[in-house]
Amino acid sequence: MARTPITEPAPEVGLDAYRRLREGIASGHFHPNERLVEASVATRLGVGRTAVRAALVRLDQEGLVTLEPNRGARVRLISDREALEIEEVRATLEAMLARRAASRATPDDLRELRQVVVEMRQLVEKNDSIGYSDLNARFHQRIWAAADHPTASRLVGGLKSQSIRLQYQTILRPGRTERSLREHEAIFKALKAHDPDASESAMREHLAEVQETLKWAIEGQRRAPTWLPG
Amino acid sequence: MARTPITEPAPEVGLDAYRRLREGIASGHFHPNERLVEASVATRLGVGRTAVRAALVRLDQEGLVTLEPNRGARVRLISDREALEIEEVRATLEAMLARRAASRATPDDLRELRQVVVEMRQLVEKNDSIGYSDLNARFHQRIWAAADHPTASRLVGGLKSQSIRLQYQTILRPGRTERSLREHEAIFKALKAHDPDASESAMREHLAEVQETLKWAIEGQRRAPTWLPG
DNA sequence: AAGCAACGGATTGTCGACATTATTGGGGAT
DNA sequence: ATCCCCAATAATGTCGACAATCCGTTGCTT
Repeated sequence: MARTPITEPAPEVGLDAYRRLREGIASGHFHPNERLVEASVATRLGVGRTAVRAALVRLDQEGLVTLEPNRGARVRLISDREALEIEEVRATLEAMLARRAASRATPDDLRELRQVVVEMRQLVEKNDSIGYSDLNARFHQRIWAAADHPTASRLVGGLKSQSIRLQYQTILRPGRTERSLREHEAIFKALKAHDPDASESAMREHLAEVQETLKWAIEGQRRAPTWLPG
Repeated sequence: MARTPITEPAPEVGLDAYRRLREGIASGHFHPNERLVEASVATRLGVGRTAVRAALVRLDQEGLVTLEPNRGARVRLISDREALEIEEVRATLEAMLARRAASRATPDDLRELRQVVVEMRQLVEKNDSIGYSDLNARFHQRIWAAADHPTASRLVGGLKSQSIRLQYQTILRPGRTERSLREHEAIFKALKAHDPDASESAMREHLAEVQETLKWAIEGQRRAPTWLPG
């Protein structure tokens, strides 16, 4: 049976504006709570206001911006509580995906995952947290692909894009990357053994750690808040 | 702490058209694969084409409609496989919500749930499957509310709207309602005892049964297909 | 000085017109 | 009879203009 390709969240019409605006938000180019004036965004992106409107509606439905009648769009600010909720849901779904992936992972999947782990180890030795973060995303995405479950993958992908802003702060915890590496190794080992129970619980433990780190980061920023430009 | 209200999927701008079109699709007024011509829908709903476009973009992002460039919108046909995937994700998330609800359910929540179960029992005796289905929705929604987890509730709600078309066929299985009633009673009992493990596993078992019934229904319609106009 | 009302700029919401693109149907050539 | 090309039609995509709304400001009143 051919593996179903991971479907994008079906952006077909306002495609260009949608993608670029989304990227701009995810990359932090637009700050949380920043107003997104249709005309400005349109000229900046070099498209018409119509396309921007369509993109904003999409992003609103997706949860990356809030759209209020007659009051325009703002980059949505994810509250601390919501960030934790997102991480919790992500953990639940990814645990399910890991279980499925255990029985379905192809040799190609395992090869790729091993490769990612190897590279991770190198980056940890070099203290390259940014690169590690990229590999982390690749690792998880490969598991989604192996699980062959487009519906769950789509949902998890959407959640990830919402919480991406906080992602960077969680790496800064001392000793986090080393620990994270060990967790990824454990997940890989369980997948390689095609052991559903072990894979699910390894993933669950990993994401529980991520949740803990996120709580730590939130506490930290509460003590030393970086003020938002108004 | 005040319980967070269950947020709608944030329809603020194309609100009226979006809701009515959504309702029309969910209620089966528009059939799967049916083309949704903007002008026709606009006149039928008594709104402008602009509002319809916004609504279609929303529904596309939500998964109820597919939108292809220059080729318009169609009511999205959920494949059998996808229906099962949706049910699987729903089971995962609702199990998580049930666990949370176990420790957070207020006396009000429990009173309402008991009331629903009582009414369910009466309807089963009267063989009122339609009414039972409504109560079923009420039961689950009350658990989502008790879990106080807006993020997960929103996702589950979105999934439900996608698979609503198949909902009706699953009730028709002989003896299903009686069994379903017992499962709901088990869930209620576990919640009342504030037992997270028992609540989660009761919910998990219940939804595993629903999945089985769905498979049965799919097999059934494969043997006696109702042909789609179009 | 404080409160209030009207005003003006800025931005969103909506409509109509037109360009662009798919689709359908017919006619002619092989 | 079949295939291919081209016109006709229908529907979507985009733009511009105008109306409706919001928000900050100014000036008046008490």
